[in-house]
Amino acid sequence: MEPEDILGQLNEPQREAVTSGANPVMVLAGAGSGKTRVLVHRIAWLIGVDNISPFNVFAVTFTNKAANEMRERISEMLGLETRGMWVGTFHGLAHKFLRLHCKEAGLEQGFQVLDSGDQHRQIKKIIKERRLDESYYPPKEVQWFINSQKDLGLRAKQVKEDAGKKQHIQLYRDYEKRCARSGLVDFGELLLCCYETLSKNNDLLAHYQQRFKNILVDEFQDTNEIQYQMIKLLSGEDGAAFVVGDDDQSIYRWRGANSANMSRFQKEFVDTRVIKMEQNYRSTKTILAAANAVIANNDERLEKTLWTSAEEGPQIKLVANHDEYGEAHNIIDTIQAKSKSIGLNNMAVLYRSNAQSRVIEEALLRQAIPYRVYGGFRFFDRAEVKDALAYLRLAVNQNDDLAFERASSMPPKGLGAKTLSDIQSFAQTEGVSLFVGASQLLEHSLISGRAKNAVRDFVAQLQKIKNETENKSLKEQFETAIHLSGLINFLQQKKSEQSATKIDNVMELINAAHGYRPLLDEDEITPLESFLSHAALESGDNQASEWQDSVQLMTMHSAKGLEFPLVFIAGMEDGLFPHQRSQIEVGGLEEERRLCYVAITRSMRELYISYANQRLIHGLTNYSRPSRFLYEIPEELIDEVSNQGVLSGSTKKNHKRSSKNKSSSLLGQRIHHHVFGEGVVIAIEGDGDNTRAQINFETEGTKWLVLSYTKLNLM
DNA sequence: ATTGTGAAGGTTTTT
DNA sequence: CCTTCACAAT
Repeated sequence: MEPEDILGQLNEPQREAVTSGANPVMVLAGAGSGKTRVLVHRIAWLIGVDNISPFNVFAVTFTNKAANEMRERISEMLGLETRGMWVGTFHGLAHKFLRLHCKEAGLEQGFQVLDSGDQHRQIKKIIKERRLDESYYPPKEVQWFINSQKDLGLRAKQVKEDAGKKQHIQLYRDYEKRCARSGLVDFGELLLCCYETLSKNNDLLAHYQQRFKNILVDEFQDTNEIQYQMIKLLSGEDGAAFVVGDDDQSIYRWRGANSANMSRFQKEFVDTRVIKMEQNYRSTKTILAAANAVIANNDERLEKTLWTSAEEGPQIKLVANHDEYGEAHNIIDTIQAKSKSIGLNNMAVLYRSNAQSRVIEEALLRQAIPYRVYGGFRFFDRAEVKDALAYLRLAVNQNDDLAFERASSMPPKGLGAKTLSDIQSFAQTEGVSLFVGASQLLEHSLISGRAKNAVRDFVAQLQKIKNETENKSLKEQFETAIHLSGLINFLQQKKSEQSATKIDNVMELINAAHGYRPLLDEDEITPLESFLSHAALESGDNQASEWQDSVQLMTMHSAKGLEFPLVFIAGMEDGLFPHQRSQIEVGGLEEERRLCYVAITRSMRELYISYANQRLIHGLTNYSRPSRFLYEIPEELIDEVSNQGVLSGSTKKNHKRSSKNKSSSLLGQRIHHHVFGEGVVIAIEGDGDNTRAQINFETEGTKWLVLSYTKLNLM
């Protein structure tokens, strides 16, 4: 490949980044400045011009969608020259590593990846076993605790003992033990275990440091502690990593992401070359001006000014609606009006939370407009799909306790809660898995009567599934296991409408298996193992029509890295966006503002923003004001129209605009405060009956208690 | 042992 | 609003 083929369409800073030598490089790149492009072109440069083997390239990013796109674009440029290259998400690559080195990592061959639902169930059970009160130790909170410790790279024994944390740490310890015994690995564990294995094993580390001389990281602002450490470890002494990021687009703080990693990189990697890419090639002047104005309200940003030479473009349309149905109709009307000229594929509807998609989907369905939802309800999270997968997981690894438990009760086979708990306590005292425990119980005739028959049949059934799925194609394995599980028979007998859908879903699973192709260089593990891991790591695209012209629906989070000529941002209301919860988290509002920045900058040309005066949330009517972020957009960029809704007034000259609306101001909500001794209490009026929250913190001798209370309901 | 009922509780974003 | 859970009835 000729240098000009690669550099042809690039601007100066982009070229500089693509061709830079082996020094550590940090590209500070604004939205739409060609971040991913630079990354892909750099890989092409390394391989095509510098003659580096794909074998030496390690390219990592954050979400599956971004990773897929990167992979696609690389092979578009390089064709088949990508063999041996590691491209994927942090979790995906860590998983790959652990499959290759499960022995060194102390994991069993057929270890399974735990998704967050599984993890939640597991933790819940452990809390029960400890006889702790779930209302005092909510599983969600414990789960959050464990995950954030893992994100920080801390094992239970490494967590600093803190008076309030004792029980949590104990639960973490229990959970670790349980996962180890059952061969289960959660998301955080993938990273942590990978990191530990590398740092404990010098030969292995040396090998990979030698191999991955070229490490590239996209969306670097979203790395968390353990990910940062992993990059640092892998890049070794010379630390020649190439990272790309934009601190203004850091939106995963709640998951441990720390955008300070960007400034940290400059310090800790010797002689880091910083390249700024500030020209935006994506959006019109209007869009960019709006985005810049919003993000300007955040403090502590890295120095960077985004500009464009593009045309002014149309104003941003702001639509006031009465309720969410009106909003959906309005969006669909616009979609229909524009579908001919723009094309459905080029339009995206973005929203803050997945639940918002329902109303919009219904409206699209009614008008028979094809659409595609990303994320949200996960195919692999459905109960019947998990049931079916449990049998396949057991075919791979009979010690998978979670799967054992699931399979034992579905379909019902006379093995109920009582018998299961007998097996569990036996297995626990013996320190073995449920499957082994059940087999031993049988062997030593420790159970009798009906239970004995049920357990014997079940163990035999699992053995049979294991035997009969050996050496078969993936599709046959699925057919066999599902057939032998008796799930379909059971569902057929029920003959309800729901069970018909469930059967469809299970059948769809077989189709998915049939169409499944493991990634090129994944031949080190069996296709079945690969499929099962992907089921946990990816949301599962159940919507077949990937190439059909269709409107794209997704959360603002999933939209990061994508661009569309026409973008709708729906549900622009205080409480929804910025989300209520963000208002009581320190720094929460700033993160929401970055998310808003991300959302606006997805648009290349046309942007429709809408809000509703009222909206049904969890069955209750919620009244809300237009999002405060709207008032941060210069009014001349906005054209506000009403669709039977009350206008925000953000374009009216006389309206008092809160343009200096900083994160501390809570629009219209009553705030009370009281100072006493060394403390301050601040009470904020909530606007729903479930707004109850409080935070404590200390600043230089002053204790703060901020709490929200419920407005009296006089209706 | 399984199934059905009603009450209670939890609601952001993703790997 | 939807899911999960506890308990009663089969």
